[in-house]
Amino acid sequence: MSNRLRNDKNKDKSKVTILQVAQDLGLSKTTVSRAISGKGRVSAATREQVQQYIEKSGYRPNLIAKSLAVSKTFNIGVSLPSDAELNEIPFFQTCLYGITEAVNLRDYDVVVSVISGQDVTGLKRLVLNNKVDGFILTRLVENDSALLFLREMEIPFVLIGSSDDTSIPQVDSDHFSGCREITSHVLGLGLRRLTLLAGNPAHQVSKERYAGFAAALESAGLKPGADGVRWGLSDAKKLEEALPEIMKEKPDCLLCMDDVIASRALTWLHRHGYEIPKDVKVASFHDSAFMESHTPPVTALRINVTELGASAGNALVDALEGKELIERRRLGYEIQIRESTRP
Amino acid sequence: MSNRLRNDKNKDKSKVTILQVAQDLGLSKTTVSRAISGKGRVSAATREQVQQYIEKSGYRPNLIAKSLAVSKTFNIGVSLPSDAELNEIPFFQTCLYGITEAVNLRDYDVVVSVISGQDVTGLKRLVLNNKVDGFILTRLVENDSALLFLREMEIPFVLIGSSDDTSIPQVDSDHFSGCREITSHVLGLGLRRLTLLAGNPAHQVSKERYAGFAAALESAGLKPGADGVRWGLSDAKKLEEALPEIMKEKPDCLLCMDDVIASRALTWLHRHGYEIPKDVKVASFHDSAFMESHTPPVTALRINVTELGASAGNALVDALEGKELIERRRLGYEIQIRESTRP
DNA sequence: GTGAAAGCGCTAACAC
DNA sequence: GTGTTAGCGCTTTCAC
Repeated sequence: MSNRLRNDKNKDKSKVTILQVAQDLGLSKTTVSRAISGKGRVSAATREQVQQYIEKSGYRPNLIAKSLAVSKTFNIGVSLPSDAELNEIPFFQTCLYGITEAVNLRDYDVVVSVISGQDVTGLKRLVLNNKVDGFILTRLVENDSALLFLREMEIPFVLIGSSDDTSIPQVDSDHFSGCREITSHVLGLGLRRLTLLAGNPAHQVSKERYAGFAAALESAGLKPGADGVRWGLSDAKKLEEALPEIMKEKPDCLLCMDDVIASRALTWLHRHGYEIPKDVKVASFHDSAFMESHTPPVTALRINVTELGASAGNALVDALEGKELIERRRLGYEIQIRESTRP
Repeated sequence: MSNRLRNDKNKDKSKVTILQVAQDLGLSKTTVSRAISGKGRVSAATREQVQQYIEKSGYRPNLIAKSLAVSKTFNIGVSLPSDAELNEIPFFQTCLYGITEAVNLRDYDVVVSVISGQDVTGLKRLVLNNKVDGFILTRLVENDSALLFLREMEIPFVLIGSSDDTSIPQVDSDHFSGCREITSHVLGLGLRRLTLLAGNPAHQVSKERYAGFAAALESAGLKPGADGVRWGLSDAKKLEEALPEIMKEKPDCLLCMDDVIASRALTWLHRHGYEIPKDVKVASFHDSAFMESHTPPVTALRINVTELGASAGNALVDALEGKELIERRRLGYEIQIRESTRP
């Protein structure tokens, strides 16, 4: 019971422990613990008594001690890509915000881990040091080392984004439906000669977006002509080269697979004297602040990234609390119709 | 020594503890602990022996146990503003990245805390639950609750950004010098009729930027005329209203206090038929991807935000390791001269 | 319904 | 230079 040389500088904020509470109340640590956690049988009176004491003493259980006792940290890890380009888009930041808000509500905290390319040492340190109970991956690359490692260590995780591998718990927005709908919208405007400026066909999200685009054409009785889709245009140079040929064909509408492609295409069109929407309509499969503030504002698909993060966070915490891990969850979207597709 | 019902599902990954190591080596926990931490006297031979064992056994000390024993978490908290507008700028994300990279190198991890306005319950939970050893604030508001709380709890922290209160440990880029230099640059181009589109005069950063602007004018023998500076233009409407009057005066160059103002001003100018840099030059006191990708690209002040974060992270860890807390640190910048100020 | 006591895995004061 | 031992503050088994 003697405590060493700890009490020599007991401030007002002197550590009050569960033992302290127990003694003051004439109870045992066990009972107090049960009264707090709600596990085990405690008489209503006792429980009430403990609650009261806690209220006014401002006692807070030491989470580290609890962690040690139950082997849980109440922290979840979130990966953050370090790529320069991704650094500039607010997607991850917004995600992080959504995740944090959601898990905080359930008494978990978020610790971040930067992943540079396939270098996942940060993530490994986090799990090897027992700093987190689970993980949220914010994107997946081919043969993802982070994924492999988490699986091997049997750490629960969920992916924000899509994967063909449905054994990966994932949450993403419904790209397929969204892109189908926005494509249908421009078709509904009477536009027929559509060109899709597409990105990397290897990306899962590209596949889904393309599928939505194709589905819309099909249900309108059209087919994406061989030249209706131009892949590999995430590269600025490729885009620059492709645009002259594309415009030579006099398309009615340019559909851009993401906002980066859209923003570059718009710059090019502007420089080359094309007026939007007069000369050509433009729409993007991914909205961002840039799409809205552009002149003219661009029709685009808006997804609620905060919600995406929150959903992933809740799914993970569910899993950590013993519920079955989700398999796949698709979130909604909204079409922002703006001036760039005005008839 | 008997362990309860833990070993019943001992996988290959069975928990190896320091006791395990000690026994296997015929040493005591203490000695092993010392050999690992390097504290206290251990013979070179013993140290070597322990190192070897650790290498091949893959033993990793349990950080939670250490945390409990030494009352340190090896985590630092980072605040993240939740404002929608700030959500769209990559500043915080890049900061976070810089902080994380830096502190990871020193075996600390980063826990994020969302701050909505003056609601700092997230931050409070973090420190009350002993989840972090220190904090990094990524901005300061008037009478900042987070700051007040951290001070009261005597939690070490550092601010990314500036404050007049030099008792606040802070790291920021040198706005004064940067703005003075970029202003001098445009003056050197022979431009004389400058107008500064300024933001909120209450913000510390605005004051510093203005001071740099004014200093440049002064050393060129000029004075910012009463109408040379227009405050309060962070508000989109205010800007919209002010611009016509401003342009009536036929300024040579518009200096924008940040990239949001710059981007809005550019949109307006474009809409109203002004050509840049022919009709008017434009420069921004804050660079961003938008400034570079704009047509034409905009001259701006570039600061290394990653470095800002890293510097703050290191300063905080220094403090946590017992070094004196820094007082104030100013980082460099770079002027990006682009087409918008081409003579 | 309540309590005693044994952990969780590590550090550090103290003795040898 | 090394070992003994008593914590760190909580949970949980087992007995009453």
